[in-house]
Amino acid sequence: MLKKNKLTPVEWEIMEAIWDLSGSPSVREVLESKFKNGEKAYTTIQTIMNNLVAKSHLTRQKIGLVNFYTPAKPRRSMVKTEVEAMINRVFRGSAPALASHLIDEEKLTLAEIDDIKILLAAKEKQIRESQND
Amino acid sequence: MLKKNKLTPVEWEIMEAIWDLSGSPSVREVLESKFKNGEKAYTTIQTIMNNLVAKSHLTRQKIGLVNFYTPAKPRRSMVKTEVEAMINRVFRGSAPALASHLIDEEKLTLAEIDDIKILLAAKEKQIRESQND
DNA sequence: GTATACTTACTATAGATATAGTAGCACAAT
DNA sequence: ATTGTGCTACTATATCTATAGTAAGTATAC
Repeated sequence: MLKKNKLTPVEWEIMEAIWDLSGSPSVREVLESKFKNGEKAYTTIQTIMNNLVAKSHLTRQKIGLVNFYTPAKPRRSMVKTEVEAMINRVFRGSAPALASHLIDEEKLTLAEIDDIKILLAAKEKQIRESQND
Repeated sequence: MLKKNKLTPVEWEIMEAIWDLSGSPSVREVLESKFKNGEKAYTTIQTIMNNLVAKSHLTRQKIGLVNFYTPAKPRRSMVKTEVEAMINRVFRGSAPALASHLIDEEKLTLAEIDDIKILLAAKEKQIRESQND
């Protein structure tokens, strides 16, 4: 009985494949899309996907012989959970601490900085407007 | 033989305690500082710390009877590794993608946005200056 | 209509994680 | 010197992770 609901690295890999296929793929479709060259065995993918069902990250529907798997939540929402787990674990719960780390420690180009400034300005505007309601 | 060098959640907890104590604490000192109320057994902490030695995240020096543990790397540097692992796993290697997620999805106050803008401006200046050399 | 191919469900295993117990030694206190 | 306390080293165990094999069933192709 699996109880943890955090995704492991391999599970992320599989979930990414499924999100990319953007429907309800079968084991075979996941295999073909990301592991064409036998990086993993069919049954390995199958086991991981069934574990993901057990952890409620996928739902499964059998049509004829074949199981089709649907993500329980959109990627965006799982990413949020993941980022927040990291913020809690590593930045003592502070999102700005992570932001500041990114700016200090990770390589950013001037163009990327500009992009971020635009996003920040938009966010700021949005906050101000919602406060005026 | 432990071979992975990524920190598990519990290992992070212990490392945080050690960094906070900012010297070379013993098992007892870690226990007293973060697990006063018996959340974990003495020998559990001890095992985890010895695993961290095996993974080369701590070094260990025996003085008299007692082992003292020193972080192999500063917190800042381990955080960087961790953040980059997450960027690779979840944001396909793009730091700006994480930045943009933070701005879109995590709650930021106007004051925090201002702080980030100041950091960005400083970073921008620093990049421009290093380009002029 | 039997061999082939594909799928599922179940089982297996090596390694990692989280947690802690026990044996034995050294020191301090009587 | 015996007793208790604290520390280390070693061992133990349940659970999880990553990977994959096998048995058995359905469908397909001659």
